[in-house]
Amino acid sequence: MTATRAPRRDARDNAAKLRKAALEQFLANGLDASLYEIARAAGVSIGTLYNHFGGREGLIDAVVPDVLGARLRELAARVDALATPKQRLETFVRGMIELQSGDPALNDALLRRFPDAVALLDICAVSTDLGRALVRDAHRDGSLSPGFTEDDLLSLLWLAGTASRDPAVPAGWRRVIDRALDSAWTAEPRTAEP
Amino acid sequence: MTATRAPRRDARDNAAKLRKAALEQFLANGLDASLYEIARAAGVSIGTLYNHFGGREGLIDAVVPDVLGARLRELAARVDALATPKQRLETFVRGMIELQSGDPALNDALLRRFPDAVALLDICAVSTDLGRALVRDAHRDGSLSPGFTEDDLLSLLWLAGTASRDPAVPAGWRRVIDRALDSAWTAEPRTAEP
DNA sequence: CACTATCTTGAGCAGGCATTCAAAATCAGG
DNA sequence: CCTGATTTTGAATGCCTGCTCAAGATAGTG
Repeated sequence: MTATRAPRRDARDNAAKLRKAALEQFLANGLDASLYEIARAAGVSIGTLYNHFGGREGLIDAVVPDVLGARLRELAARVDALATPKQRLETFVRGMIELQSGDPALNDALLRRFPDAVALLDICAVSTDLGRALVRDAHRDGSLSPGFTEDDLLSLLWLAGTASRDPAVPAGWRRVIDRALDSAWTAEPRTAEP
Repeated sequence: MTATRAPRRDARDNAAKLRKAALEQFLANGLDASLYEIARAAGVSIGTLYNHFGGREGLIDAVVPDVLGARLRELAARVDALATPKQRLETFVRGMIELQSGDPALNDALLRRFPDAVALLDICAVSTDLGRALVRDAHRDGSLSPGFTEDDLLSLLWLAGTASRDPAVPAGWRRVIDRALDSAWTAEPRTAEP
């Protein structure tokens, strides 16, 4: 075993300052925030940023998956607490849309811009898996029309994410998405609640 | 009256070459195509481009409104030939979506990126006016649900345009849009066809 | 305290794009 | 053909990014 020396304290501090600044900038301006700005906000030079994280993708991976993961787990918990597949799917969809439109960074993350941030992709996979499972449940239950597929869900979410990222899109896009989702439910679920 | 000298022939030729090259580049790559490339394709220097058109917006205005106007007039004619308000509105929507997704330049134009290309904005206004009128007709006819507003139509078109511009959006976005539109029709139009 | 591995620095390189303008080239009237 | 007005040229400027690396600064061990 190669006895590796402990890292210097100042280096650890700088990394921490960079993570903090990066998180703020990312949440405020999206994952394409200026690396210069992040370094400046951390009170550190741009070279140090590259030393520690190797570039934008490394910095993203070091900072965003935690936040996104937490939000997704929170949403999953809320979904899990609901009684019917329909309620669960609907809550999931609305929750995902709120995540995407509330925060440029999460939007970038969920829409897989920056595909080189691999840790982030893993987190995203969790959410798409959950969405697919909820669609299957709602199909089995009969509350969701068979014509609305798992891929349709992902398309719908992608559409919403793209719309919410672009300030030029009229706010009414939400009504259009709502209409698409509302029309996907069946009149008579197979097993009705008592 | 100030007797203005006739413009030089080579200048007119250069302007024509630039328009031709610009049209090709715009249609292929969108309205943010490189001005250098356009000048190069026209066999002319970048300075000449600025001399004639003053910059990107001038060039856009000199070239795109014709094409877009023609396509829109063609669509309007097709719409006009149809019998029912429902057929007309549906054809209009699908036609607009095809225009937007078939061509990056028309997409940029209809989504009003480059708001300084004023001649282009006028053409766009024509199409939104037509859309609004078709919605009103379909409301009067009773075939379109009153819950689907004129603004909803514009939101839907904007959503489709944004989606079709971004290669990352899954192709299934069309199904989502279809669903939103399909669910907007009423079961029983007030005046049925014989 | 001295010394070295570790870490930081920031100027510098590369690449992209828009825009300008003094000098050179060119057209066309006389 | 000459001449002057028109037009063209393209290097230069400015601004923005990402990324590198030789040189200097610093921590912490012995």
